Amino acid sequence: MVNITLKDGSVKQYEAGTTVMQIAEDISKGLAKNALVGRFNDRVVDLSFPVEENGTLEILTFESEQGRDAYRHTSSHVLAQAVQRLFPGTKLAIGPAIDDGFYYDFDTEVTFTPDDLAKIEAEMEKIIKEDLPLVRKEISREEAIAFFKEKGENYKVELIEDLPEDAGISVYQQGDFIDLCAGPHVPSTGKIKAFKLMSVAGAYWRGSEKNKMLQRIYGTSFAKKADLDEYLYRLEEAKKRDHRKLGQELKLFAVMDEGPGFPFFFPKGMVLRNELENYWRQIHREWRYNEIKTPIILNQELWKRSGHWNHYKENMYTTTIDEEAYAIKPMNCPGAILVYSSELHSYRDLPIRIAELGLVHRHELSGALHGLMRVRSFTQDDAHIFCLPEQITDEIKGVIDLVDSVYKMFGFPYHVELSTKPEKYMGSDEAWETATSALENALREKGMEYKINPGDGAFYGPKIDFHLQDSLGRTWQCGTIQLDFQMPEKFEISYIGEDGQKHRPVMIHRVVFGSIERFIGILTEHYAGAFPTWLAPVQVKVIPITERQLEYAQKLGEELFAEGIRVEVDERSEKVGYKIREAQMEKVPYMLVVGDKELASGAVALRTRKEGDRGTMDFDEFKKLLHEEIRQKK
RNA sequence: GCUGGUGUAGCUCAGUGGUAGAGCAGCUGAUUCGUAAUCAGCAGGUCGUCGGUUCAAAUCCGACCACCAGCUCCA
Repeated sequence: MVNITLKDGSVKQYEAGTTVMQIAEDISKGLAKNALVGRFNDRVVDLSFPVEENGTLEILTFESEQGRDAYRHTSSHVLAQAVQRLFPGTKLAIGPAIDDGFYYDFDTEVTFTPDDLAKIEAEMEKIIKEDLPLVRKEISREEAIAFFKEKGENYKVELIEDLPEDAGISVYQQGDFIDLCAGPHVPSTGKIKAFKLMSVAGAYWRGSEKNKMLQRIYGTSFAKKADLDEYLYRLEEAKKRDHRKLGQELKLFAVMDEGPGFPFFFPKGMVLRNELENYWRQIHREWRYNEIKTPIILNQELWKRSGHWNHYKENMYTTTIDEEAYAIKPMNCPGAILVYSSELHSYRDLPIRIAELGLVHRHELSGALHGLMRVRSFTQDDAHIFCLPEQITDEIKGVIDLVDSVYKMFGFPYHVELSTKPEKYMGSDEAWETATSALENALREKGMEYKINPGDGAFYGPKIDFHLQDSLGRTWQCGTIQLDFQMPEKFEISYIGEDGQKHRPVMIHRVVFGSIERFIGILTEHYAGAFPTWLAPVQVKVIPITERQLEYAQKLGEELFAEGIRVEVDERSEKVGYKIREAQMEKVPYMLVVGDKELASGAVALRTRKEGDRGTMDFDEFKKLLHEEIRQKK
């Protein structure tokens, strides 16, 4: 007999060899029905797993992450089986569960069309109806290699060959379909209740563009049809928040054919930019930064010296001036360094924090462009901190606080990554190690949670990245803090120490918004275009009911305008409903409806974007509320 | 850059080889109205670009450009 501790803390006795499924049935019928996999002593296992020793057991359903993963992983096997039935000879690569579903990568001469997806879905339905049990088998390495070689599954063979020597190898079989897989899986294909194939796309084998491009089919699956429908509905809703769509509808910004990746900002989009920049200048003043502006075009020699020419040339635009080679800046750091070295510095002056809203240009691959999120010219809200080695941690912690306070104000959820040494890098391994652990220490001292992003650092140093989410949950790097020992060396910058000798300062590159463009993209999706009043391109719309109140409406408008409010008066001879509908669709936070009553009493009828009709209010009182809300950036 | 898809009026979209369409927006006129669309009329398109097939191309073929999804890459 073995003692099994259940999730609620109770301990039950079972005969050794009792399966997880049997225990689930013993606990409750309902649980057994919803059970997908189990967690036995922190290991996620199949329901057919026999319990041979004492331990804790949790039955996992679709409600848990591991349950969902197993469910979707099984879904991907069903997909693979369907594809191989319909397109014999298709080779299988990998097919994992992902955040919102699953995918499988295939290698075949056939190009999958959207029609094929429908056929594959139909075949998957059949496989689900057949309710084939998934059977796990552990086999030896040699057996596995021989088996998959025999089937011509060379990707699987490659995967097995790359597994560590001591790794156990398992396969899962459902009907005549056998796939290399660590598992776990749900007990049978009939467990899949609701699924949908979403799209087909290319994906390089093992993520390297040097390898063959495979065809990846994306899908998702849910425990209930209603949940799938809800997921699809939410996707549709999220698409309405797409900043590219809202940017056009609200006349904020656009990217045009004439300049792929070079965004245009319209008057209303410029209001957002300018307000953000005002805010940015205010907080940078508070955090003791000085602002500079450096040129967009600088001599190529500078870029050779900085190492950009060596490491970043493919991304740089170049030009010739008076037969001399110049480059358009892809980063602001060399310019900032020139400013730093334009005078002598004492150790007493450090840290020196110089900020720059710097317009940079980078040649990004055409396929990578994406609205404002990924462009070829953008304004970094950059700053370079020159400091003593012993000031590094405090400076980094300061930047973390600054970034955190800004993201919190907007209510952005974010996550942090520590990006380490890339393949192409500058400087010594020791310097990289020192820099990386300095960043790590700062994060630890701040008690920040972070994940390591290996090999994703800048060529001159490791970095802390702050990632924000767009409406579809895709994450974009915005803030970043990069520690750099290389540029100071390259440019031989210095400060005069207590000893009267020259010493090398450390340089920290950092951005808070990241790029103004990307940040506006995120902001637009986050607020679904309904910007808080301090950012709203139009803050107040005055709506006279008839021409009789036009003069009064204009007077109110003038008064608000004089106080710095962004106000529009809707003078058209339309019905109130029409004007309100339009103001509402433009997402104007406040509407002042004025008719004969308001004209007589000198008041306004207030309507808010969020709450609708709020009744009459004294005009001065409204102005007070409005100014206060703008001041507080609520 | 790669794989697949898409490209028709300012916007959203219909139109599969035979004279380019709708709704919204725009303009003109009427309407003066109390919280999400008043009515009527008018105007608007080298069908992404270039080339080919055909008596005839938005429609078929090719190249290129741009966009969308994903991969790769990055703020």
